[in-house]
Amino acid sequence: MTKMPLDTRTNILKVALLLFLEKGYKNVSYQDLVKKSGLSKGAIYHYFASKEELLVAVFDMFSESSKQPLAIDPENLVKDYESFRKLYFDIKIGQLNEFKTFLGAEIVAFNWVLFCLEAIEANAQLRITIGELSKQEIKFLEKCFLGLEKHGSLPKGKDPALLAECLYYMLEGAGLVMFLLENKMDEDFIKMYDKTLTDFFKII
Amino acid sequence: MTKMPLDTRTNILKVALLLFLEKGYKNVSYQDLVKKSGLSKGAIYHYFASKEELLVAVFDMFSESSKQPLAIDPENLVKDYESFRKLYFDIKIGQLNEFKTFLGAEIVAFNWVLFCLEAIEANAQLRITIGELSKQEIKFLEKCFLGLEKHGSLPKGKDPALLAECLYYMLEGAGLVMFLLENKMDEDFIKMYDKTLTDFFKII
Amino acid sequence: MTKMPLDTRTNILKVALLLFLEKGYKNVSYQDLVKKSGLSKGAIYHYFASKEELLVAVFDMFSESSKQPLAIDPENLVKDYESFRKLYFDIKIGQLNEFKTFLGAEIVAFNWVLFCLEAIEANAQLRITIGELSKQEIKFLEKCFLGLEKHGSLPKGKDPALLAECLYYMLEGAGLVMFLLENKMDEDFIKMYDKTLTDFFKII
Amino acid sequence: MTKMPLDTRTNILKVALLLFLEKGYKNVSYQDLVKKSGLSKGAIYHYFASKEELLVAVFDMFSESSKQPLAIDPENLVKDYESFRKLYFDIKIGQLNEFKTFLGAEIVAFNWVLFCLEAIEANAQLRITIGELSKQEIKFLEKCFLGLEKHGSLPKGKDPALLAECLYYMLEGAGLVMFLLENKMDEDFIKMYDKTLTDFFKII
DNA sequence: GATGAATGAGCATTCATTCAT
DNA sequence: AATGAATGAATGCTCATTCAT
Repeated sequence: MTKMPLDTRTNILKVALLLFLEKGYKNVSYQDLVKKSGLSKGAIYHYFASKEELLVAVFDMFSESSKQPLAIDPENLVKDYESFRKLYFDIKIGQLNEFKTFLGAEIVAFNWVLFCLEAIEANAQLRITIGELSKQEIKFLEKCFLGLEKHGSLPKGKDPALLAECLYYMLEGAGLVMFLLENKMDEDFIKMYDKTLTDFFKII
Repeated sequence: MTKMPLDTRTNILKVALLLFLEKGYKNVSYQDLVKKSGLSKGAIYHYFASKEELLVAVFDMFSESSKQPLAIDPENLVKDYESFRKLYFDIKIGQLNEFKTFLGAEIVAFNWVLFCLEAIEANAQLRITIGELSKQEIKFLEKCFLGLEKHGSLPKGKDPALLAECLYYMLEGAGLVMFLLENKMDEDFIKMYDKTLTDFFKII
Repeated sequence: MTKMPLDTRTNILKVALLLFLEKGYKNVSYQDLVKKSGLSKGAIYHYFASKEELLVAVFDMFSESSKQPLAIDPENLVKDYESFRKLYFDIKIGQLNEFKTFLGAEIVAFNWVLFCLEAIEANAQLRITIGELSKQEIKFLEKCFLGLEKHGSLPKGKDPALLAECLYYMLEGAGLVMFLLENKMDEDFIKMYDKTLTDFFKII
Repeated sequence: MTKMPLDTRTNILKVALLLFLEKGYKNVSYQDLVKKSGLSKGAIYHYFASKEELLVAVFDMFSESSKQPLAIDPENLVKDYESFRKLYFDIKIGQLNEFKTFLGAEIVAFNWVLFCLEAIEANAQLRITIGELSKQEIKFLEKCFLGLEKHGSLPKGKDPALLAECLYYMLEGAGLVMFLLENKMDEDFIKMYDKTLTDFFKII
């Protein structure tokens, strides 16, 4: 509470993102935002004309912050399964830490799927943003598989694009199921990603 | 059972399931239930002491109805990839049609994930039910892979249990992404399942 | 407060009418309605889905209650200016008393014009209701002038219909100006109506 | 006065008057004023300590600007009904045009009665200002009737003062009813004034 | 079994106003 | 003179739940 407010708008966005990920969009009330941000209702409305507008701004911010870590070129870094796994692990850990540092707070829960579902319900345009995040992730995985191929670590006849897509779905599915069954979060997700990747290499 | 309106309790359950799948648990109000069921608020409360209790009952009913179609033994039916694919396709189509017949109504949307997320938020116990549905589905897929193995259609060294788990995650992930990006439903899902299965065979 | 609630719906309508006439439509909040009716917000919403719907119902009730007193036939009762004046006076007094009895409460203010202006702003259809009240009043006045004509109390060449319209406007105008300048009410209005009528007879 | 943007205070007053006449006093928010004036909230508060103070200033300005056109002496100009009618028509048209020029904008609606009712509700003192406008208008009409009398165009025994008052009420009443039933504005009002005047001559 | 009247907490949003800069 | 960040009370409305009948 002794922190400098720095930038009120950003402060609101961070608080909103944390709460949205914790409880979903609809379950977050202005009362929650007020309590957690230390601001008044009116102040929040001063920056965002409605809850929906706040949602879109939060989504844009999240989307923007997700782009950077994947900007590196994995094609030369990935030589075999192990280097693939390590790179992916490092990037996910890096993303998570950067995210935590940025938000300046512990993430209580990472209910990303609920957040997305409610978000597109509130504003259908957000499908596009979500789609871009999706494509970007798949593209990254494809480059990894291309790296494997270049270094002769990929069995003949496997299509890197298809592998990337399948792996992406598997990761998403594993994450969803884990969330549904155990409410794990943060590092658990990273571990799960790691395990899923390992499993994937076993089956292909 | 031959009474008209059949059975009030069941009627409420069906209406609730339809609405929950369409809009999610939280978005369904008693007003919605009243309008769609033709009953009064009091009547619904007569059978279910709270919205949460109704949710649990709906979940139980859904879970029960999902068990039957998977009771058959696929180990002998699945001989190769093609027969695997066909069996899975037929079963999913069968499930869908049975479901529609049971509910006696068109399914407007099948927002299963949102429903599940909100359900476990309202009642953590439901994780168990969801987990059982999950396990059952994976078990079924494993038997299919065992069938493949028995008929020599599985490459040496692949673990049927792992394959089943991976395929299950992939199917779940593909379904989730499709829902997020395109809001497809019903038959679209079946088609997606089919395509995912085909892709899976290509990568293993 | 020891009164029987009798009919909750009617109770709400009466309270709403009283408040609307006192403060105008927009200035009446649900908090006001709750306080004055002794009911809860939810109860009011149980009968009227929105403030606008309540407004329309209030208007309909008022319109209906205004029709009766003018149903008598003035053509034979009005013989000269004096009988005209007396009849009009009696009818207005009667309307007022009936109104007070019906509402079962003192009328704090009779801000009819503000109420009407805000009403048509909220629901343009109400113009029609207001128009009917207007026409009815003019029709009544016309019959009075026809009575005068029949009894030879009207100067040759004067059109009863035109006289009725002019007198109606004069009465409305005088009422409006009185309200704007003095905030008089109830009996003051009656007296003003009487004076305006007398003046009218002087100028024609 | 030659500065651009002329005079901030006057600019605020004009914008406020336009909005008050369009939507009524209560329906105009500071947001509206900010948007239409191009100024900030703080700037408006710099000149007017509250919304009520702004209202009073607007009223004073309006009252002042309404005095000029009636300053001419109609006693010699009005000789018969036709010259009366023409003079009144010309003056009203002149007032309207002057008003438009002064405000430098199209008048979207002229909800004068709503504005007055809300104004006296907010500040009872304004009754006096409104009363003066009223008296002034009646005085002007009386002078017209005196002109008629001087030129022998008035039937014997008619009191010019009473005629003026009655005509004023009729004009106000006709205007109010027209606004309630049809939401006419601007030129429509002028036409209505003309017709009402003509009718008045028919009945006296 | 079943109705629907009634409750009151909670929701997103609007608004006039204050004040540091 | 002018900005716009911040406040907090108030508004219309929704909702799950209770209960007398």
